[in-house]
Amino acid sequence: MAQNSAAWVRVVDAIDAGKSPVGTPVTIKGWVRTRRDSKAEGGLSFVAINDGSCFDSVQLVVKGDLPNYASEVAKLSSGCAIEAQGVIVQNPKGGNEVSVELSTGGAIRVIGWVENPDTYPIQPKPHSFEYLREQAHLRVRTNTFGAVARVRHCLAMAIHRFFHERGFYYVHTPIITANDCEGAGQMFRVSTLDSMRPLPRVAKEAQSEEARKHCEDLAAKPAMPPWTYGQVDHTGDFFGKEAHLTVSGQLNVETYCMAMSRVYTFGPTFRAENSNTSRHLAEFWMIEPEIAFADLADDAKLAEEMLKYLFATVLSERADDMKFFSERIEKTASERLKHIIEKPFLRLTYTEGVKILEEVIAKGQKKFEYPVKWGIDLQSEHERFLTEEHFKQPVILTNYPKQIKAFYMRLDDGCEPDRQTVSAMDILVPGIGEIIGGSQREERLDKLDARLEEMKLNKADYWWYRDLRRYGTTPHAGFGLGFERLIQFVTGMQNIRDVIPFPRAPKQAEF
RNA sequence: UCCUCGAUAGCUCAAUGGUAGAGCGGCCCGCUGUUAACGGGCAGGUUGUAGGUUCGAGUCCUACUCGAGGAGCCA
Repeated sequence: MAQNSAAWVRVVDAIDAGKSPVGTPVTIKGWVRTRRDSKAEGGLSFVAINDGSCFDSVQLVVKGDLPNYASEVAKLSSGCAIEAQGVIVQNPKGGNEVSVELSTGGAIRVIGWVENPDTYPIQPKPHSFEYLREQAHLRVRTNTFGAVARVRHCLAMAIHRFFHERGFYYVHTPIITANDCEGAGQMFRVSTLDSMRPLPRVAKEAQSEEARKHCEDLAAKPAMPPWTYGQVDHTGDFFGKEAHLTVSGQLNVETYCMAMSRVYTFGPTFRAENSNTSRHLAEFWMIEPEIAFADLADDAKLAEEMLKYLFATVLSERADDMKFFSERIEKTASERLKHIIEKPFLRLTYTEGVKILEEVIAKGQKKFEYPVKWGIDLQSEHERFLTEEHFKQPVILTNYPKQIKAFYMRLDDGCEPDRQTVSAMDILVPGIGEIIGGSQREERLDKLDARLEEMKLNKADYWWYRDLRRYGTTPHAGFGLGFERLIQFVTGMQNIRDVIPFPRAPKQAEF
């Protein structure tokens, strides 16, 4: 058999009896997971090799008659990159499992050795996620992170497919923004000014009152050199004004929605908040669809259909990885997704949610650290109670008080004067809390302007956003889905830093 | 940023203020068509950093750095 010309097959195809029946000559390339030796039959080694194409590794059965058996095969350790040529065989005891047998005529070639097996960071034993986070360049070689990477890919593809099949257009909204109007949240500055030299300062009389006060406070500190005084002049900066990394593509994607009807963005988003939690990143990916001629109910329906589509896809396409997550990470991972797909999401207004919380508190069934009162935002503990304990399923909370929501959310019609609400929704899921936040947008210019004024925002800064309401405005709605939170929910991974290849968080940008 | 806890061998963790240990991993030997392999042996340490208390500090005190869980902010 001309094994030297055997086709290179990925492990996923090598272990698939339909594609590689017993007797098929194959070439396998990948990285060694484990090696076990036997002295039987004059030397025999079992080498598990993985190439990331699926969860499972394929076992090479390497016989002692290979010319480099003693010199190389017997010295293989975890992490070595190798190429092997052999024939698919049935495992004697292994049920449906197959191996690739390498004996006379077969070959094994070491492509890359591990220079010191004792200090190779990924040892064939359980490692803590905290430790692996410090080895982010190597951690994808483990079962868990390989599985996360494949699920992440599967979900990303499924998101594009879901929207594409429904006539949505994928819009690339900008990463850099010079709008100072994307809403609350600390932003990262983008600048070409030379921070090693004194930065240019604007004239004192040209400074805003807020900036002047801030600078005076700074200059009052004893160690402050005088040239640091005053507001920075960005007219000489790359964009001629202050620029930042985007915190949301929503405002931009609304413009495309007002011409293409159904659009979505899927891209990186940045928050400079000093958040140190298992649910926050400084750089994360967000999916933001926007639909025209639509209201909040349409928005909620879209979000529910999307989540169910994604869960069904990952269960069928990544059954191998989901089996692993259910066995080793979160016992209910697969069952929970199946359960969610079958039942309609519960819809509940904020007002009804508050009522339920007040009732359980009054009956003494549940104690919370923070008080519940109509008009104040729900705390994590309240949201978690509703979705995890009270309903035990995903909940869509809608129609929040306007004072706790963003300016662009549509004011509900027919509210009591002291209980005005907006057409906002949060989708809460067990274990994660808020996974989606969305709203119907305010399409009426007079109402939008009134909100801008109420929130002391500068109308001029929003000139192009307001233009959308002046030229052919329509009801429209959209939401934001945190991609990493979605992956957390699907896999059961506890920390968001373990579902993105190279997490960015305060004091964390090593890789 | 706030609260709580933590940092000791390659990894996970022990060690009353008094000579730093174990398991796993690594290497060597034995056994075995093995698959979380098994049995025996060997190597491996400036106890996160900088100070302080003490005859003596892994242990007590102070500051800092980094990490974890929770909170806030949110996706």
